[in-house]
Amino acid sequence: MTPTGETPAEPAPGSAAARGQRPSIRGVARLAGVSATTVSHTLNGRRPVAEDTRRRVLEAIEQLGYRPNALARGLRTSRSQTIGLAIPDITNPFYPALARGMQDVLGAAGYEQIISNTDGDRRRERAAIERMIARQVDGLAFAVFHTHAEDLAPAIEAGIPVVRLGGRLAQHGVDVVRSDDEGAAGEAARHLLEWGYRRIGFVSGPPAEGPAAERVAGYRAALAAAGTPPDPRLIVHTDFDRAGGARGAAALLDLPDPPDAVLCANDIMAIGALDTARARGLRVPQDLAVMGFDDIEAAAMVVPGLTTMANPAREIGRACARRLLDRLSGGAGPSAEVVIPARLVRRGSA
Amino acid sequence: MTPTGETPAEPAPGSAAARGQRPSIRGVARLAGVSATTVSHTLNGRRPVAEDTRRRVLEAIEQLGYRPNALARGLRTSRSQTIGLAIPDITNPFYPALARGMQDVLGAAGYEQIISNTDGDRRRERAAIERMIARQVDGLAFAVFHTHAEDLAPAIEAGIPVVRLGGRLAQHGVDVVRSDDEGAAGEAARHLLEWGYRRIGFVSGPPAEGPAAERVAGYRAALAAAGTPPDPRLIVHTDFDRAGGARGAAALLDLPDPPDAVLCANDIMAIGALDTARARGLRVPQDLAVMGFDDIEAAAMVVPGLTTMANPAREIGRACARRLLDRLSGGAGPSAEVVIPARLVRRGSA
DNA sequence: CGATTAATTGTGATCGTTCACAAAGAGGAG
DNA sequence: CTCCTCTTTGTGAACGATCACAATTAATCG
Repeated sequence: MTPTGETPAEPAPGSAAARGQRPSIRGVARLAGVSATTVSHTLNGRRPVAEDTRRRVLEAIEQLGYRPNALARGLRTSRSQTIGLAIPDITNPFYPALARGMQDVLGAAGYEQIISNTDGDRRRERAAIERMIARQVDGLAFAVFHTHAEDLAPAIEAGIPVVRLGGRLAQHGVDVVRSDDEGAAGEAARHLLEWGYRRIGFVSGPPAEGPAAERVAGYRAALAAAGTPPDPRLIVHTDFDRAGGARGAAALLDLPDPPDAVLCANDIMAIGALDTARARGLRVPQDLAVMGFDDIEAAAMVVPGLTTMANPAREIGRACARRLLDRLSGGAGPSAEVVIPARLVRRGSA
Repeated sequence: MTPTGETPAEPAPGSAAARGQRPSIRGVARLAGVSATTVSHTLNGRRPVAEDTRRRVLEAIEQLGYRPNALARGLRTSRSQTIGLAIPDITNPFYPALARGMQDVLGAAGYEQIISNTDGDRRRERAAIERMIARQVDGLAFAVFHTHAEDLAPAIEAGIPVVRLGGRLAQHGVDVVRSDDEGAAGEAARHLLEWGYRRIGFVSGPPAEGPAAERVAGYRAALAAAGTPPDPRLIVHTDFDRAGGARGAAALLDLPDPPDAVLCANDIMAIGALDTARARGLRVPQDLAVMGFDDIEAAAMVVPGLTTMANPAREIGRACARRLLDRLSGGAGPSAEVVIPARLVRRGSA
């Protein structure tokens, strides 16, 4: 294309680019013999440009290796094309899936994503929000358990659309996207009942924390709907980890009339429950069915494979991004709650 | 602090902030009765400010809820305080750990991180680099297998420090940070020899792909160093997944003189090898030892727990970030290669 | 042929910072 | 009292884009 036959991306020797200076829109304008305005409009098509001019401009851009400066553009338009995501820890596999879901949608719309890890520390959460506001993010997704509503106030006052991930809709001006934990627990319980299990226990974490409470509620509701009389001894509270799951399952099995199936508040705990079953020589799923929540990677790896309710993290991310984009384009109505259903993943343990 | 006793974060009614306009540095200057320059310098301390003035300025900032506009600052200084990270897929658990390691270091230095998923697609890799340049990232970390060196050229020409993750040092002006796959494989092999295993097989992926080749080399070297005669039949090539691991292990066990230990190129494959052992009624680790690489979450969950060489993703991220910061502050010398050692994680399978 | 319209492009201010200069005032020395 | 130094602050021009206006030209019409 260029006279010398070099690759188009290569800047002409002696050009601004070759000297390490990035070419600006004015440089392009000069080379193409037009004004900066025209270059701008050729690029973002806000007003018609004559075919002939457009060609000259594009050639100049190519020749100089020009790339519009997103910072300058953002300053002028007060749109950074950036979305902030504040999460406890990207290392927790739920969040990468969430982030990816958001990017699936945001990337197509030309947005980039800034991720901040807060480790669930309130001070760091507030600092993250401050930093994001300073960076003029166009939208903010906030995923935390321990957040206080007023911490989001600065963002709202700054006119930034905010979506909260998880929890109930509680705050004016903040949308919520969450998984249907209650429904998922119900589906899990129904699945066990369908397969003939009659006495179903639930191993939960510390009372009233996070989505676990919803899951307990869904479990209760499903049993009630099936006409099974509720038995409070079938719900035990332990820690949200593998050892906790093992202890919880053991406690249930020690009952005078032990359950033939246990639902655990998450997969890690369910794997703990499998440990207990193995230790006691119980065959899974014949003697005891075990189900978890989330469908972590390990759920497919253990033997037998863990039947579980997949946490639709990626879907949540997509919905969250869509919601933000809607708000940004103005048409989204009052704050709303979007609930994403979970999906049953059948493996060997039930 | 404020006369009316309201919380300091609350903007005064009628102020710019209350009207939805974010206050600018000039607004602060006006309220404090100084020039914008003085406000700027109180904030970033590039020149001394009288104690009295500083107080007035800080009060004005508090009162207006002023936050410096990072876009404007970046435009003026041509520093965005942003680092780009291009990876195949954040959903692969290696990368979140890497990203987190980078943030551990970058966050403290006031940098934010932009993550781009390329899915290993070359077009998307190039597009990601373009976008990052347009955003004026101050540094770029690039983690891909199939990347061609010339794809990084635009970033280098733009004067952006680039660190490549994995691979060998091959390109002028690009640092490399990688895990010591060869050394890790050697350590794994030595560990098995120490525990009395004598005939060690290796289940690798397709020949000459990624870090697996290094791992094979390290395994070979360790055996040679121990005086064990090399046996090409002990190295099999299959796919990088669970089924591949299972097939590879089966192939080795079908040898006339089967190995008493197998090393797999990653944990997923090792879990496949465990499948094979279970299917054949072999006890692990008595009849057959199994080791993997990476220490994925599932490695701790399977039974028996998988002994493995932890892939120091977070450490790699930290080193990568440190390297970038060094380059940004000017003092980093010629391109270099940083090698991070792996760590042996002992569990039940060896 | 002058006037009106449509198509195309340009001018200059502006977004919110920072930075190179320079100025103003206070205090001390000669 | 003048000159110099030191401390403290201000002025005005950038950075690179966009946008409200306005200007220029060619084409069309009565």
